[in-house]
Amino acid sequence: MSAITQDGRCVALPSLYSQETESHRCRGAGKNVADSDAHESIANLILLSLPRATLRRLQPDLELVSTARGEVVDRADQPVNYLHFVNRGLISLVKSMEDGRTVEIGVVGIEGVTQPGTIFGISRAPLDTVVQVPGSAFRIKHGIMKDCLAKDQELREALEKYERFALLAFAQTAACNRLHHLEERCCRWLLIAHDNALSDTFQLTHEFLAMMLGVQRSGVSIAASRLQKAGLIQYRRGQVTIVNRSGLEDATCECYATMRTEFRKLFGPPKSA
Amino acid sequence: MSAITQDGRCVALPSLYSQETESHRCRGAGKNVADSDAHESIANLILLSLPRATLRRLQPDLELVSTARGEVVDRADQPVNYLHFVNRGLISLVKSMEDGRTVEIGVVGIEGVTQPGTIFGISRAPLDTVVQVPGSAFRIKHGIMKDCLAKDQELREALEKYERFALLAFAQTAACNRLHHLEERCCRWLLIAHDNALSDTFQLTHEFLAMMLGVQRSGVSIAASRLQKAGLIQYRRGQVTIVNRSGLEDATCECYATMRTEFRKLFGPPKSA
DNA sequence: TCGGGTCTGTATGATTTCGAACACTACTGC
DNA sequence: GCAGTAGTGTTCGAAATCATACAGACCCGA
Repeated sequence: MSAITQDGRCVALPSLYSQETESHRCRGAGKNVADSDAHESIANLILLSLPRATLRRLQPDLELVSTARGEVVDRADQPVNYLHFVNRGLISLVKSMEDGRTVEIGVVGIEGVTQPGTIFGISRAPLDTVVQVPGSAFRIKHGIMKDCLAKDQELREALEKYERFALLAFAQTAACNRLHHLEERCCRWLLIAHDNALSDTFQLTHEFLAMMLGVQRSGVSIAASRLQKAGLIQYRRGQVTIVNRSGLEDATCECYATMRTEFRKLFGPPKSA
Repeated sequence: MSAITQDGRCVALPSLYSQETESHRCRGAGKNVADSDAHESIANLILLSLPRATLRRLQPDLELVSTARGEVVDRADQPVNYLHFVNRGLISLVKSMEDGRTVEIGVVGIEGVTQPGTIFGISRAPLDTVVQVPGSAFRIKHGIMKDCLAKDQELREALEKYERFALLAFAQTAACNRLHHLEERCCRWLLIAHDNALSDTFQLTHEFLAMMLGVQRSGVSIAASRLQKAGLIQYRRGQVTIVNRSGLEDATCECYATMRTEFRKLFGPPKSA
């Protein structure tokens, strides 16, 4: 599976979404695929999976926007104006408690779209939806998307399949957050972020990561510095670089691999290599 | 909101699903509403919420079954044969990890139905689905349900609304399991079980509860014995009795109240008292 | 260049939960 | 009545994480 750029280039996709068994390709640190792309090519896997005709119908209504770290895309219980097909970066679904502590329930990466459920049922966001790793997304008005869906069986099926994956990932994350150690969970999160950042370096602070994992910031700092000492990552002031991806995969819990397996089961082996 | 029995009696519903602000009605310990009911009346809130015509159409295909503790209703990744409208008792959606440890992701009580998502999308169970508190359920063949849904907008909307609630509850549970203390979580679980058992006494072992909360059995024993000493519950060999419901509500975390609020927002205040 | 804010490193004791073990008790089936 | 199993009470040291604090490092804008 790979992303096809507008000019026909073929970009290898990162591990969670790729079919290679051992994919430890590290992209040049700091290189940011789309930094200078005015017309960013489509990397979102839902959009890429659609038949050409379907995609063409959607395209006039898709608007490329860049997403900034911390940006609140949707707020829990508020109406959803746009759906975001993530093209690069990571968007988190976050539950906030009364005392202000937070936990990430799930993420939307380049495999997905925000608020798929609002298309079928109630059109209010169930959770806070926040940009974790900045990047870009194709957004589409909620109402337009709803109309498109009514007319297009393929699109509907793609969303249903994605919802299925999202639910499985939520469950895995919930269990992981309960049962696994902080350091393992840090690794899991970094791997997923890496998969979606389309770059080995991306913005991320300990503070943010702590909020996602539902732990104290100081705990993340300790875990992160251990990972750094082990040569797996490098970071400085809100910027992480994945140095040794396969090392991270060894250091994480089963959950990352399980999600990858589920992803493949659902989205299947590609037609060919 | 209340359940209407076949002979017209009106049964007050327990707290999560009721509209009363402070509902500490404790039903006689040990009395089990339906123990001797051959034709158990409908208590499931989805079924009760349907228009009479819709319900009548469904009824020939609804089969009342009793659910035994530990019974596996559906297994993760296996095809779903029946949907279960829970009528009494509690069914858990459980994630099992490789080492055998488990965490409950969500529950289906009398407000819900198992596997609603399989009606819209992929028809395999996402999670292990296990009876936690024995009771009864109206089951319907998956295929028949799918057909009914295609023809019936009201039914579809009822399921979509329930799915929304389920997702919110999953998120709350996930966050709670990460952030709140074992004893508080025990209370939350007992309250929800109480709401669905339709009796103050129900079957439950420490072992089961530990698996649901993703903790050690000994931890549950300690918490449970504290709750017993505080006069909130009583138990003996796999059987719990809720003694002081309002005490439990005081001892639990915010999560129970939040779920109740969400439930009311979605299913609204009743037409009248 | 000088604040001021943000981010990280680290320390501390307190608390919670783990992990494992063992004894005891109540129920079940024979 | 007895053996076997299931369920509970309890212990204990170990480990993880909390909660809080503070200092230093880096970055930005005035």
